[in-house]
Amino acid sequence: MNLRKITITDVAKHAGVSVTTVSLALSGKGRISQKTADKVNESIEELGYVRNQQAASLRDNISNVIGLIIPDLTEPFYSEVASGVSQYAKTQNKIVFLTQSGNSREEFDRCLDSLINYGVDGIIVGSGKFLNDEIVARLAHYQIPIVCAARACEFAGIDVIRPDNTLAAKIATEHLINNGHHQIAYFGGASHSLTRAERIGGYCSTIIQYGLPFRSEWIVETNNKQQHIIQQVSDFLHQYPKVSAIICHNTATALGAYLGALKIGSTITSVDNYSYFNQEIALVGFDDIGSEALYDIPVTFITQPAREVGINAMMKIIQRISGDNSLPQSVTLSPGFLRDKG
DNA sequence: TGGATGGCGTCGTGCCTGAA
DNA sequence: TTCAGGCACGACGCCATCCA
Repeated sequence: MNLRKITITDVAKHAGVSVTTVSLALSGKGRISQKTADKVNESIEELGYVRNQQAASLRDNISNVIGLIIPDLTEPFYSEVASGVSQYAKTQNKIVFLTQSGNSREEFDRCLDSLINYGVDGIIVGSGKFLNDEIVARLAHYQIPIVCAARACEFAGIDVIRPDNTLAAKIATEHLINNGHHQIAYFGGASHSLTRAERIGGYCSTIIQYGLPFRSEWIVETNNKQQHIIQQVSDFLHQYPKVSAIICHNTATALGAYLGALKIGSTITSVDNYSYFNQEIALVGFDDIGSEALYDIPVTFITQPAREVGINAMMKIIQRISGDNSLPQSVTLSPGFLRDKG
């Protein structure tokens, strides 16, 4: 059995025309009579010809493949970003080459090398952690544009699309204040996290703006281990019983805070139904899950525009590939809306 | 060993051919 | 003479092969 791939030459021979005529018929750009075009199409159908994308890439010097480096696909924020990237890529007939870098520089470099070697048209990175001038210069050498689609990014040498963490924290804090909360704590995240720093900035500025007392010990760093968060929250509420609301850095913290508050006998209430006299705690979290997994927990969530970050990053990279040489931009996307799950 | 060459598949451009 | 239809050729990047 002959398994040789059908090429444009085979189609041309079968149709009794030249390779160029087949090419013109395929693109619809040339001066081809309907009769000739029909003849070519019949041969294509009969032989089962499929355009060789690799050869077309070779000819056009465009692969139509966009590289995506995500730190961790199991993190809901990044899987949503990837989904947004993929969603917009589909509308532009682009393919996404997804790689996962973890938290290691070596792995990030390996992903970058793979994408460069593969000949992608552009690269979207889900974290600005490992970006530097050297990498940008290297990609510029290969004429591969790069866009950062991350929660936060300190590096300013490239286009950055990210959620407005400060505004999200401001909305969360204001929502609590407007519902009668005056003793608000912030829980979660690691001290080196830029996302956390931005959110804490929004939280602090809003507290000060409303003339409420600010206490640095009410900003608590946690890891993502449930038992650890539960213990921290229960200890904290023991120590500061007047705290009526907690802003939670992520969904894991919200869940831990919920269980921690229950542990010391507090009642968890939705923000709107808060009553100071019932030892109730209101919880507001930044939702990076976007699912209904925690629907039973009375936590108000601020939704993160992760998918929009992905879509906008893809739009930007396509602009860059098309030759947009304007200065790098930092685009912050507003958080979605307050979503009561209680 | 290293440089030159050809082949892979596709497609745009320039040019030739033939009909009206 | 004009114009539609079709053809030959070159270029793209990489790799294998050949030859000095």
